[in-house]
Amino acid sequence: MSIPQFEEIVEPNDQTEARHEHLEKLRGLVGNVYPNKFKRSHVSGSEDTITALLSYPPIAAVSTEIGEIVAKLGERERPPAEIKDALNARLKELGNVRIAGRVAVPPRVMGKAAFVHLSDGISRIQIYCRKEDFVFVRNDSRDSLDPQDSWTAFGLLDHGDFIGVEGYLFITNTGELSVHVEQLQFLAKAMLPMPDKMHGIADPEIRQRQRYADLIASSLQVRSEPPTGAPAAASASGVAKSAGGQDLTTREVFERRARVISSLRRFLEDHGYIEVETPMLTPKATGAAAKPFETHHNALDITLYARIAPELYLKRLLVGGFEKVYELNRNFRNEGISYKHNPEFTMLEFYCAYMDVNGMMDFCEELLKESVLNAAGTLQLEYEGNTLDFSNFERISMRDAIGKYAPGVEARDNEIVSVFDTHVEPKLIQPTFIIDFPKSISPLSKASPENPIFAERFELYINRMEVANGFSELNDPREQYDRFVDQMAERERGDEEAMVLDEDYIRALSYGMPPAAGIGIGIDRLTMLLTNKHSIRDVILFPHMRPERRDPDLSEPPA
RNA sequence: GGUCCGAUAGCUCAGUCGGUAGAGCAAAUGGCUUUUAACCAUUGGGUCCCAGGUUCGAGUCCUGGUCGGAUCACCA
Repeated sequence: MSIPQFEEIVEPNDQTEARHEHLEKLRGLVGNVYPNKFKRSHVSGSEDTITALLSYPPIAAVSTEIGEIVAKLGERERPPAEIKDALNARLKELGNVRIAGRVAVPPRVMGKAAFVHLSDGISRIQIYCRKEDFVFVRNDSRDSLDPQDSWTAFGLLDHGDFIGVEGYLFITNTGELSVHVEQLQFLAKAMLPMPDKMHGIADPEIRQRQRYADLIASSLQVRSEPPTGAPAAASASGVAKSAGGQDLTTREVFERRARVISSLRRFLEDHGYIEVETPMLTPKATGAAAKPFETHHNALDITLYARIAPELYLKRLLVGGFEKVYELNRNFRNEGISYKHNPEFTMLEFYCAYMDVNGMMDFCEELLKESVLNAAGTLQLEYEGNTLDFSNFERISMRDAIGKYAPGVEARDNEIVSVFDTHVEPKLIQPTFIIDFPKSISPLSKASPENPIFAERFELYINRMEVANGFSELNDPREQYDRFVDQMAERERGDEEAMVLDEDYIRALSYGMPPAAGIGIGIDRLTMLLTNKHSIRDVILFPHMRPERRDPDLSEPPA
C-alpha cells in the first residue's frame, strides 16, 4: 500500500501557500505555533466560552438594552454616547475576560485598528484590536512582542485560525458588544481556506464526507439576519428553525438529535428502565428480517454477524429477571441506502414485563410527546409542508386503515399487507399506530386473544415512515419454536430475510419469560422529523458513502 | 440494480449557435484608528471530473467511465 504525500492530501494552491507563509512568519514571532493550552476566564461563573459569556445575565442584559436602542435607530444612526458610556462602565466592572475561538471572518484591518469575530462553534463575539494598544504573547516564554511586531503578527492571522484573547468588554459606536483586546495568543492555524462565508458548502458530497467542514461552515456562515449577540440556546423553542427563522444549521441539527436522545434516556430511567448493552457481533443474525453484515473471528475461527436487532438478547434479560430494560445503539443491515436507510442506524429498543401492546402504545406516546417537546420546544412540527401534530396519535387497525385511506380497494387477508404498503402508508402523515398485523409476518409477537390470525402488534407511522414497531412478546417457547420453523421454511423457499432460528433463545424462553411488551424506535428517522431534514444522511454525522478514490497516477510510488 | 440530473478558479456560480475562460467571495500588494456581507485601487490564480471520438476548431456535440444527487424496487 502506498503512502500518499502530505501535498496530495493538502494540495498546494495560492490559498494554502499564503497560509503556510503566514504560519512560518508567525513561528518566527511567537515561537511555538501549536501551543498546548489556553486558560479561559470564569467571569460567567463557569469556564467562559463565548456562548457562556453572552448568556451570563449581566452581559446578556447589556446586550438586550443596547439591542433595543439600536433597533429603533435608522440606517446610519449611532446610539447616544451617554447611554453607551453607562453600559461600558457596567461592563468594565466585570473585569477582564479571557476567551478563545476560531477567527470567524476574514480579519478586517483598517490602518491602525482591526475587527475580528471569534466563534466557539455556537456563538460569536467581536474582538477589537488597536495598534499600539495590544500585544501578542509568545508561546514559548512569558514574553510579549513589542507593539510593532504584534501588529505584524496580527496581519498574519487568517480566517479560521484559533486564537485566545484577554481584554475588557465594551460596546462599539455601532452598538455591538465586543472585547477590547489587550493580549492576544496564537493557538492554531487553519491551513485550508474556510468555506464561503455567504453560501457555506453547497456540494452534498463534501458536506457529508467532510462533516467537519460542514460544521465549520454552519458556524461561520453569515446569515441574512445575523443573530446579534443572542446565544443559539435561545432557539430552543419553535419548530425546526433557529433564532433567525432559518432552517437549522448543521450544528443545531446534531444538538437537537443529542437533546432528543438524552430526553428519551431520561424518561426511561425515570420510569425504572435500566440501560443494557448486548452483543453487536453475534453468531446468528436474528430478531428482525434483514440481510446481515458478515465477518470472521480469527481466534475462534467462526463467522460472526453484525447484529440486525438486539431484540432476542433483550428478551433473554426479561427471562433473567430484569423487568424493564432498554438499549439505545446501532443496528446494521446490509441493504440499500436511501433517504431513509443507512447501513448502520440507531435504534432504541425497550421491553417491559407484565405490559401488553396497548400499554406499550400508551407509554410510547407519552415518551415521544415528552421527548419531542424537550428537543423541539413544541409538539407541532413543520415538515415537508405539513404540520406534524405530536399531541394526537391515532390508533387504527390495518384493515380499517385500508377502508379509511383506500376506500374501494379490495384486500383479501393474504394481500392486506401489500395493499396497506402501496395504498395506505403513503397517506399516513400524522402520528398513527397501525394495529392488528397479520400473525404470519410477526414471528416474535403474541397472537391476539380475540382473533388469532392477528398479532398483538403495532407500527407507528409518521410522515409516511415507519418510526416504531412494537408488540406483545411471544413467550411460549413451543409456539416460538414453531414460528421459527415456519420462518426457516420461508427461507428454504428463497426468502433471504426470513428469520433465523435461534436455539439458545428457545432454551431461554423455556426457563419462563413473563408476559411483556417491547418496542423499537428508529432514532434517525425521529430526528429527521424533528429537524425538518429529508434525508437520513443529514441527521447522521458520518453517513456511509463509497470510499474516496485517489488518483491512481499519484498513488504508485517506486517499490 | 433501473431511470433522470449534475461535476468549470480555494468557495458559490455564469458561460449564448462549437470560435481567445468569466463574475462575486477568498488570496496577494497598497490606503484607511468603531467596522460588521466593511470600503477603495492594483495583481495573481484554470488538468473546464477522466478516457476516447466527431470537427479546421470542443467547457459546449457523441460514446464509455468515475464520483455525487434525486427517484423507483427491498429493508426500519
